Amino acid sequence: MASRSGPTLNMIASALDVSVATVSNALSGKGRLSAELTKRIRDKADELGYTPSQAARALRTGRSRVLGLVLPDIANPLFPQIAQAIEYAASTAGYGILIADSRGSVAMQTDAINRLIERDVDGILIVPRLGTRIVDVGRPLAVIDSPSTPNSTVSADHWQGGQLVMEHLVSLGHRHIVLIGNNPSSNVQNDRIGGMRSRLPPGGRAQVLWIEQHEDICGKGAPLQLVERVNAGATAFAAVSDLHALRALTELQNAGIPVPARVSVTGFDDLAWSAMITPALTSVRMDVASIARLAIEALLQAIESDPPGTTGAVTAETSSVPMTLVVRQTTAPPFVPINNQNAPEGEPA
Amino acid sequence: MASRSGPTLNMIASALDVSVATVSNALSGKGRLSAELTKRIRDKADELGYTPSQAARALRTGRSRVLGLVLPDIANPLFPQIAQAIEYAASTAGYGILIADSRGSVAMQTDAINRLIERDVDGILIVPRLGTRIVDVGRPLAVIDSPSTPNSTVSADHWQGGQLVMEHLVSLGHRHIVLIGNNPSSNVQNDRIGGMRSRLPPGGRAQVLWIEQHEDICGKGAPLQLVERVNAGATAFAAVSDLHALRALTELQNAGIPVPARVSVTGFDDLAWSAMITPALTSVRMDVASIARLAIEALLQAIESDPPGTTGAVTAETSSVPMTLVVRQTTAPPFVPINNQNAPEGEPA
DNA sequence: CTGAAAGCGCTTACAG
DNA sequence: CTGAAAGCGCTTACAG
Repeated sequence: MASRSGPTLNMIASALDVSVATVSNALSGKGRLSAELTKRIRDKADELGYTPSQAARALRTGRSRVLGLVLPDIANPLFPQIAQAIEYAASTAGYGILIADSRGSVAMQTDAINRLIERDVDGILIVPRLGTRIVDVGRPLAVIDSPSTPNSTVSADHWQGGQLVMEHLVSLGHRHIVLIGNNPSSNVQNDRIGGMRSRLPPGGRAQVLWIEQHEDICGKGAPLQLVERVNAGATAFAAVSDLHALRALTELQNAGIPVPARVSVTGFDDLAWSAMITPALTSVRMDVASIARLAIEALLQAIESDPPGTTGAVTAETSSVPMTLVVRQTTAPPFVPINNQNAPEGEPA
Repeated sequence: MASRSGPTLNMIASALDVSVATVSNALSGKGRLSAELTKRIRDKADELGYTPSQAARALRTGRSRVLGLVLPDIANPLFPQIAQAIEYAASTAGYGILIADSRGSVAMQTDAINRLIERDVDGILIVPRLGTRIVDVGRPLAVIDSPSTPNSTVSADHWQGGQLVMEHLVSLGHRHIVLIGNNPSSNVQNDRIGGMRSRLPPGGRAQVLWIEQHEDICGKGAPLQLVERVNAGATAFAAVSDLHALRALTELQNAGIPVPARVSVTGFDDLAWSAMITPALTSVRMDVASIARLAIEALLQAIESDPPGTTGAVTAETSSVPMTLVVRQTTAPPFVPINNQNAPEGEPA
């Protein structure tokens, strides 16, 4: 009953009058066969367009060669980048990616994980919901978040990214900077803000403006009252995300404050539209390809070292990947006494 | 070798001294067993935390209960919404979603499809790349694009969405409108533009501004020269995507043209940040949940009617789902003689 | 109403 | 160097 569409090992075997075991070995390169037979078998397999049955292989080996990817509220526009990079890294390694969305709540995150496990994934990649600590899912696990997250496996070095931003703003001459975030309990945001602060020169001011706290990253709502900040002397707005930067930018422009002539705006994550708007946003990019590759590597290692059927341990080593600054606004603050427009080295105070 | 982590039918069977066949029947409700035995078996299964082996089931039945989702260049921010809705609809129906990204080229789209087929997906959902016509992938297929796309299965009614936008602008008193798109060969964009045009009253002007054509939806590049259009009398900019609307909005603001006091800007797709910027964007939303549900339904029907192993036919019936207008800018054009601010019914010309 | 048996397609010791 | 055989966990006729 219920036969497959494609040819099977059996069909190759009988076409060549050899055993299935021999065909299997030839294709996998495991038993040592004569080079001649191996070639004949491989040619026949190609000719027939043989594809191994994942189901049979999985049943036999106890491994599905499928990984689960659990993402938090998908409203976060970073999702596509990560999903794309993970899918690429996984398929390069011969694995498929089953997605599961944990939108809404921590409970749904648990559901998502369970759904994946029921589908026999070999391991799970997760970008955890805020404040969640994923401990043991009974399967090898890789956590992608921030270096500050307990048992994180891989992440961007958000702190260092923050340093890049502040160094850049300071080199332009900015000394009074408003940092914008929306969630004081997000490790990612705190790392970015911490990094920025750590590079503020003596005498500089950097106050954090926490916009209203929403579960999802894009809080709608009351204006941020940025004009007051400008009047108070702020010359730069450094947001922890391009989303917040966009919100700040449009609000400033709407209030008639020219950007970047009067104030600069920077963000994080270099989202799809960041280069496209006017003015384009200076931003900091994570190396999603490397993060994905490292996450997959760590996960596969955990999978391959644990015998199937074992309750896999959480992978232990944490690595953090440097971020890159993408400069698109290079205007110096207008009222700081500096000599030239382009990034003076000195400290004009 | 390579046993599973969880309990098997066999373990339940021997714990209860019945046969595996009986356990299988009890759990699936297929053979008719005594209510009493059925209950005992189910309780035992729950107690042991039984999860069926997908691999074994797939091998036996010839169905993996996994669907593939192929997405075009993921730079399109609509992706998360769709992926989320599809994943939800699929998991409700007991299916998993394996993702494959066709970023870059048509060749990669083919690769993506092949990767999914090699993983034995039961069917494929695809948002095709521009200009691609997916004909036969040897597996049931559902195409999500525009009603104008040949063999589309489900899509939003982009034409009707365009009508909503134009009706709204016209009701506010706008008569000179610039339509913004970036790809004249996109069915989606053409439908939206066609719909908008179809509702332009006699005497109204609606010229299309095609911004430079990129594979990906967010073309960076030269300014759009919108100020000239404003000087020429345009009072509204209606883009085929929030992305283009954002680009227009920031460019106008940057040029010192107040939005929406002087001109209005509308988009499409109601992206995450559309409500958050200043001013918020009037937009048109697709009902992704319904689209996903219909796509999954059509696909599952095709899967269930074709015996496994058959080259599944492309599903035939096309349905299109109405879009919804989300009004966020209600300012009438300043120099059109109208009586009140809020959407006069007459035609002030 | 319940069970014995075959078989889905593969891989892996093991024997020849 | 190659093959016969067992078995992964399930489902489905079929027999009792």
